[in-house]
Amino acid sequence: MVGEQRQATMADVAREAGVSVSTVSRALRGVPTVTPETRSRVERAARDMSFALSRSASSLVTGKTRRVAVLMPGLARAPWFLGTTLTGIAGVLGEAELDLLVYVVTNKAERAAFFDRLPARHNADALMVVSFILTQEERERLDELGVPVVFVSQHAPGRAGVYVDDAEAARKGTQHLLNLGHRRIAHIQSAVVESFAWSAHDRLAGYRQALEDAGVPCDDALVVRAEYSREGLREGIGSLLSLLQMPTAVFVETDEMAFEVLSILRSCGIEVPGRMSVLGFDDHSLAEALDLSTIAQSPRDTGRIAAELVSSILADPSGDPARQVVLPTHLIPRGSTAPPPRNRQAEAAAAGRPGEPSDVPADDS
Amino acid sequence: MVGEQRQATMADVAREAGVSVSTVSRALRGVPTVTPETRSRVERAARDMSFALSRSASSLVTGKTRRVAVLMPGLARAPWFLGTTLTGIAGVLGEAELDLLVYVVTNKAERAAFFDRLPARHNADALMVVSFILTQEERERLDELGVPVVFVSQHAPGRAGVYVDDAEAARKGTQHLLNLGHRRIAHIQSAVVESFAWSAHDRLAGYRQALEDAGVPCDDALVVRAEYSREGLREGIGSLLSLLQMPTAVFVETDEMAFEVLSILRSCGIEVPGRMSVLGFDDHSLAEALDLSTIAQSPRDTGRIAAELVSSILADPSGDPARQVVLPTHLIPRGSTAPPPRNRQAEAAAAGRPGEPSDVPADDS
DNA sequence: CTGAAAGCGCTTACAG
DNA sequence: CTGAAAGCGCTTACAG
Repeated sequence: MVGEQRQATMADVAREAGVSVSTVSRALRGVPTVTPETRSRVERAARDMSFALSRSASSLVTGKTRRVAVLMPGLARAPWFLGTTLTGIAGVLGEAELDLLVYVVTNKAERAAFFDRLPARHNADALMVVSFILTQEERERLDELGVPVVFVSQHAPGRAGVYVDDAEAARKGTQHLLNLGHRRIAHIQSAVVESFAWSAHDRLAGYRQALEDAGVPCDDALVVRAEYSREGLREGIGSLLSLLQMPTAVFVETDEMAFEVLSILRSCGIEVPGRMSVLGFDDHSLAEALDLSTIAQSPRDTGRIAAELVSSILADPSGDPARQVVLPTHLIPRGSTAPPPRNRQAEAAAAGRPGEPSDVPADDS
Repeated sequence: MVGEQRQATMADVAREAGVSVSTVSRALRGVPTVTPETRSRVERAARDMSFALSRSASSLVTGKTRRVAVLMPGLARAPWFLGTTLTGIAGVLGEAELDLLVYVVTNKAERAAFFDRLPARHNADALMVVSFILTQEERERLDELGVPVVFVSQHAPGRAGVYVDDAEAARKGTQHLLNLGHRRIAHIQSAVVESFAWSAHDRLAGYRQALEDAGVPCDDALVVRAEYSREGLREGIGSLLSLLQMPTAVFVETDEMAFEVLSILRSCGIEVPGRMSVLGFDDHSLAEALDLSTIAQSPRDTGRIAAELVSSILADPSGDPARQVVLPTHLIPRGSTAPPPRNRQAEAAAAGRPGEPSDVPADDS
């Protein structure tokens, strides 16, 4: 049986120290008007009785909870990314002695419930929204919270946020592939499930931009949406491998997906980078081990800086309510990208085929 | 500017619905004595004013917070495992409408601070401790919390917990390697940093047990502690590759470490499983892609079941305070384990060398 | 510098 | 079935 003895209250400490509860409260919070002797007497009594402040009670009067809520999609979908972000957040909040309340939402029903009940209300001094594309209504609903909201790993116009420029990062990555000499460059992104979305949209835009800038026609058949699973990716790759003109490189939305792509390509005898270059996004902790070229971002820094933003907003609510921080990304070239095989390149040049081979109707006769 | 209008209180709702606050409280909590008409009038008023209950206020009187605290090491060290566990926990708590408070502790100082201040006190109705080996004092300190503590992914004698039998799992894995014909089997575990530890101890014990049962002498030179980093593992592997009698198989404490091991071995031309079999532990989401043989456990289930245990203890505190659930593990044979190369095996048999070659003193002359 | 008193927003006996 | 009142453990003006 656990010792369920009553927790000491301020009244107990006050009695022990021979002062009033007001004085205990002031002494423990470090209010400067308290005499050093009184303070130390109170502190000793508090320690002796292993007194712990009831946050419920102080919250009730101050209106502050000293808690920050974090809303995030199921970690299962991108454990490394979200887990690392969360670690960054937790470190900073811990230092600021702010508690961390986590709301994980994995499907449409949970999502609706969250925005309907708004459980964070009265329960947190700020909300951090990680990797969530919100609808207009959802965003407005969050305003009713009456607490600052900071967007993490996403850009919400006019709202405080910390994120990377996904479009620019994807553009740089695609440019790397172009610079290597690739012209048929595919893009694999995760199919959006249950109205969740990561940075798929911006990364696709950056990819398109790079091709356009280089005067390379965008072939829609080269853009594949795959389910976030091994089988989903196998299907996606299948569609690329059955094109009339196969790509020589593929830019994958995330490293975790790219790892699967590497594995699938190799399992069917397509050498990487010999026959196909693969470029990821994230610089996942395993990217080096798998020799995956990628575009690096630091979710840990993203989380850390977002949490610092939160704690600065809390400390000084008069500041700009829509501060935005854009974090850098950079290309990390490794062994999974290389120039395209010469023969294919020559062959493509010789054939001089215009794009869109998938538009050619099949002849049944 | 965010609309900072005052949040509606029960008094506001009471006025609007033309009843007393007591009635509002009862209606909203579903106390059966309330008339259906009264209830619906109150509910409508609450909805119209988008009333949200202040948990601080109700906690203060009920003594319950409707929050569960989770203590875990930095996710950075094992993001997949801890992230997946957390997802399992979050799902169940969310359904039970319990909030999830996360305390991440990444170093000795934070650890000391956590146990010194015990911030979860007065702040949560239960504590879940994930993958943490506690000292005697720390465990006793947790008893002062006065709330149920459930240990997740670890076995604490006499305490409630959900975990796998690591020793038995490791024994099975090692037996698999023995069954393939391996006799020189190495084990790589993570060096314990800052007094954190996972299941390193039990897995090592299981490995030793299997060898002993098979009558294969345990060679301490085959047990390597490596830092949890690529460079640390490279060093650890280096020590194995420079032994007089190289191992033909290696059992690695976790899949994430095993991925690095695969990569390092291949980078130095040692084929897996041709010259070296590699066995992991976890069945990480990428293990299939990397064709890694491993011992599967389900951190998601562990988290889920632990959270169910917590919510059942909260619902009925009269139950056994030390309920334990042992979850199953199973070997998943994949392409990274195979019988040892025949020549080596024969060579070793012919030489008939006793173990401990590392004990032979170097001759300086 | 310290204390007495009011009050934060709820829940819960206690009456009626 | 509903209301008035007390009280949960703090903080904060207000006196002194």
